[in-house]
Amino acid sequence: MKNLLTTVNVQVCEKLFLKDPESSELGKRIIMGSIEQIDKLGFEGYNFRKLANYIKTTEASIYRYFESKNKVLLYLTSWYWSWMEYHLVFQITNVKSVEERLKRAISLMTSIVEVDHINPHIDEKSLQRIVFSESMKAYMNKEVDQENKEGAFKNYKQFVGRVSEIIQEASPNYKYPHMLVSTVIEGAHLQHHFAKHLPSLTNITEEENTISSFYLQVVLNTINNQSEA
Amino acid sequence: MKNLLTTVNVQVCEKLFLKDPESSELGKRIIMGSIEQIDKLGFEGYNFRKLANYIKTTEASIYRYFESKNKVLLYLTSWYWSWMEYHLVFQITNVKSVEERLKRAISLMTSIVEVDHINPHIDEKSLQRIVFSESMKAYMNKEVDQENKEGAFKNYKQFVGRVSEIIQEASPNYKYPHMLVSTVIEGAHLQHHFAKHLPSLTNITEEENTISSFYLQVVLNTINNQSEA
DNA sequence: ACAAAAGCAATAGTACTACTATTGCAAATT
DNA sequence: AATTTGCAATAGTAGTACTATTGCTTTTGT
Repeated sequence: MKNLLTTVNVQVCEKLFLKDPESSELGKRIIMGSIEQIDKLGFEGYNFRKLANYIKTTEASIYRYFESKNKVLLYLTSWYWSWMEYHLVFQITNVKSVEERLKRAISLMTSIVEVDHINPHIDEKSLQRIVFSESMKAYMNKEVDQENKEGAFKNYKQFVGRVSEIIQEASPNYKYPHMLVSTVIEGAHLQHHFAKHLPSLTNITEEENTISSFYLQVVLNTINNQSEA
Repeated sequence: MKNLLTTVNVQVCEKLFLKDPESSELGKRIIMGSIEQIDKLGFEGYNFRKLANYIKTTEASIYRYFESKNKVLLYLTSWYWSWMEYHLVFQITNVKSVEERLKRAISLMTSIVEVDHINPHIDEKSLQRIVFSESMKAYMNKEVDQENKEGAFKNYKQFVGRVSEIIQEASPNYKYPHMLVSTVIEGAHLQHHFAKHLPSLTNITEEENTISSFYLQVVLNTINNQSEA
């Protein structure tokens, strides 16, 4: 397993881009600039003209790398989930207690990330804000089936699958591990958003990590006590 | 309470429209046509030109009623939550057992609606599909604070508040009722979407009401067993 | 070493979407 | 009967997503 850690790297499906943005300077500027602009303007406010101006290139050059701005969002979210899986594997390796592994996974899914600079052109905190606020737009649309065929959600599904395995190990009879994991992930994203903009839909208190505590309690009680279904 | 039932009607904040669509034939056609078009084309594919053509009027006439297509979405979701509150009140009135009231509320939040035609120009099943798939786009954007000030989410917050009160009654010490309710609502919407398009993120089985059973179990175990937080 | 080929970004566009300014007509009011 | 008010229709503009073509630079084969 340890060997994996050094070799596993962030891998994004090739169908999401026309030319790999990791393969050139301009490509990296497109990624870095897109993260900054989407974070600042929102996905609706972000477009290739503003981006081109921002990173001092042209729209047409950007279209050499990405077919559309939607593909950029899919690329960024895939990158995020690949990076998250890397962290998950790293954090649970050599931890024998399944409860502890589960707690770490929930914490990872529900907390604000710590920055590490695996790739210097990616600001992980900005990227996480984008995933929290914009990623659902990547699959809540009429193109979802086509995008799914092209592997756009492979990394996300793989991450959900890994956490589901931990749940299955912790509670072998539990019937809905994938539903529980996707509920926690998307719920946590939403709660972070509500905490900022619609606080009456949450119960955020003074204490740190309210969201993590909440979901930790939800998961542990749900899988350990299936009598009331 | 019974008296409320006959008088409470679907009430949408006046700031969401320029002219009340209930006040004229054209207004009702705008609502009916918007529901059909958004359901069919998705919110991105929906626009006022197609709508105008569809309901045999002009774009400019539609702009007399709604400032933008975003406001139409806000209007429709507000209408939905107002209508849902009406149903909630109706279903829990005179039910003494708090467990039973909570079960009915969870069922209401997580199931496909039964059609009733309170307003003949609104197809509730289509509207629910829209709320499931598109409503999050109404608050996951940079205008959320402004829209919130204008009361765009009042009906939603009020519905969440009502269900939270039931939870508080069922479990007076539980600390996160609003988080739990918004998690269930948005989670259920997402699971319905995943069931259709990304089934590997769910565990939908042959049995009916998997989603309702799942969230019922989550809620009951979470509020009755707070030891593990 | 040098010509051919391939890959790159820049320019200049098109098609379409969201939204607005203005006008003419009809109903209501005085 | 004249004036006001409210309605929808016409004809636009600004801005967004995306494309076709060109010219320059780097790589490749002999």
